[in-house]
Amino acid sequence: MDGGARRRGRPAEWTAWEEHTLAALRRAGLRSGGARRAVVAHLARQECCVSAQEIFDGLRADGRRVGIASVYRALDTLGALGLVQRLELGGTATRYEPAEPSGDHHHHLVCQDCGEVRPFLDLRLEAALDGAAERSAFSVDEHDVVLRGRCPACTA
Amino acid sequence: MDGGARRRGRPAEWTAWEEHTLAALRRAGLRSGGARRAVVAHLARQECCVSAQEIFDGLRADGRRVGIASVYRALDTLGALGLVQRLELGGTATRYEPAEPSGDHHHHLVCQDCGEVRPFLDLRLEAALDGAAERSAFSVDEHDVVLRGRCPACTA
DNA sequence: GTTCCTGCAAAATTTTTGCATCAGT
DNA sequence: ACTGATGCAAAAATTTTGCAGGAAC
Repeated sequence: MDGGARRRGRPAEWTAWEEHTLAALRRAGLRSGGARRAVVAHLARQECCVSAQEIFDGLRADGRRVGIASVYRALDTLGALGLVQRLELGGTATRYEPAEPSGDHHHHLVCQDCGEVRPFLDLRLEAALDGAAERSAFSVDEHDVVLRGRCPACTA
Repeated sequence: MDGGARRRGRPAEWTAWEEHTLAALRRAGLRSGGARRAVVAHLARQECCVSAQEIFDGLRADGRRVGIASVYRALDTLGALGLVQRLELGGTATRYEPAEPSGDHHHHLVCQDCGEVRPFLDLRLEAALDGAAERSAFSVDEHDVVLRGRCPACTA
């Protein structure tokens, strides 16, 4: 779904992510020809998270002949380099989204009725997460938060 | 992986959960013979979350002849009644743990090296989560938090 | 006795791996 | 050219479904 045309977001940052990502790949000595580049370009166009299958379908719809295995491999590589974030939102499949290097950090609201996923940002929550990380015995370098409930449309 | 049986916990509350759960099942008009009861008993013995496969293996190891389908069905039923919580911690499989009716609400630290999962509790974090839920457009009734990093052993 | 539950087996999904071929550097 | 990336197909892993027999009430 989505035709890509929902342009409420911040294309500038998204494009910045794409450039940053391609540069990081090159720096890591990885080639970014065909599939990998296509996955990066597709992720850069998304507003929020997508599943591997959605990326695959999207690329096919664009006429790009990729294998789903390449999509998974690209996501794996990007994840290992910290360029994409894996999300387990409770649906059937894992979802992925660009990891912003420059603090466009956000979390997710998931509607239990219609499955809609909406990103949100909350500074007080970030502060509390940092505090909890600090007080824990672990050395924490990532966190995920998922709030589940009903979206405005489904509440009505 | 994990080899399981860390026994630091609070058996009293866990047993309370088992009784509460069996009572709730009966109240819902559900029979709790063989498999379902065995799954409840096994969950009650765990300190933290386990996967369906781990429950299955554990029951088999105890000589109980269950089918894995019954494990999934039991977990599904218990989840629908709010008696267990589903967790997506980023591993390969979904994990499940008893949902405490009386506020033993906690979140999880996951070690990215050894895979250890440790529960933690943080009241300031809970308050921040409630605040974020309040300010969101959704009507939120659940939340999950996962902090990822390195456990003390793996940091050394 | 009726109804729901269970175990087994098979199907459906999601993700990974093997391999010959192709493309980027 | 060399090396790694890709597409396809098959395999592996996880979860769901169908069904006949069995157990709970």
